[in-house]
Amino acid sequence: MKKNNALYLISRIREAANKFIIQELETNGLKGVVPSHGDILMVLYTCEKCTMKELAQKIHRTKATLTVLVDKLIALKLIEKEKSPQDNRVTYIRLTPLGQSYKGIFEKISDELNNKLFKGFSDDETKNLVELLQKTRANIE
Amino acid sequence: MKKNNALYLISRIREAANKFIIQELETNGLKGVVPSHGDILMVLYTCEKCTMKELAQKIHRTKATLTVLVDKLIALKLIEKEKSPQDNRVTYIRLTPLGQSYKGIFEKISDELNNKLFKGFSDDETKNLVELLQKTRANIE
DNA sequence: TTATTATAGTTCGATATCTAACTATTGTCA
DNA sequence: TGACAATAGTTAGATATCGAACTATAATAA
Repeated sequence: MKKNNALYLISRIREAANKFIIQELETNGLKGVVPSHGDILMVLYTCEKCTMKELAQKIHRTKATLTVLVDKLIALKLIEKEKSPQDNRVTYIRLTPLGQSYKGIFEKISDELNNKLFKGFSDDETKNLVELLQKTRANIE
Repeated sequence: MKKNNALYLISRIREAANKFIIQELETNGLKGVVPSHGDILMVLYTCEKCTMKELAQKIHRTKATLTVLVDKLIALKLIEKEKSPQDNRVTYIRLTPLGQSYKGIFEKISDELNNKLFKGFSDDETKNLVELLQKTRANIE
């Protein structure tokens, strides 16, 4: 019973987490950067070079949305575009040196957020939560 | 370890759930209605009459956002506004008969969603999940 | 080789969402 | 009572987001 509470809690947690991220980014000099921008940069911190299509899939946004997000990150000089020489339809996205320089900050914010979210959780509890969420996700996706 | 996975899963679940709700609403003749609109109506199914301020708090949106959402539901003839006679600043929102008539559909969609999300969950698992999510929420909000 | 189909990315129009500024009304206190 | 503060709601401007339509390029098939 009270299953419906779980989804409500999920929504509240996600919104609070997003708020935390936005706040921390601003504190670290990245005003106007939202979690989706962070997602893009986090992908590029492990990927080096990525097409628009791949990026869109990895951050779970449409290509149309990604175009807007990428434009903003370019305006902030954090990433740049590069045409593929092999296939003129393809655009690669990569970090600028400035974008690279923020790697530590993004990792720090990510760590802080997770420490905050799961403060006081035993290893078992964390494991349990992840398993239950995986099961839930498999049911709905 | 892998704590960061939990928040990722939370985001995925929430988005899939929203997609499910939008899809089901459309199937039931409510095209263009999004979860936030559903939240408003669900509040009104238990509340009868509600000020803009109360509604905004209950659905966790700002008053500015609520104004837009309410305008749309009025355009769909699902709710209506009424000035408070006691306090001219206050606006009450209430369901129209048409809005009332959708009560069963919203409850059905909510039930279906929860059944789908937690299909195969034992009572213990559900309880466990809710408790862990409550603990997470308390940490971040 | 040419016509058709598929793919990558952008643009357009719509909408939910926010913050900040605003209007209008009510409450308070000196 | 009259000025100032508080409160309810809207408006304005910005942005993330989406689906649909579009452009340009590549691949395939006849």
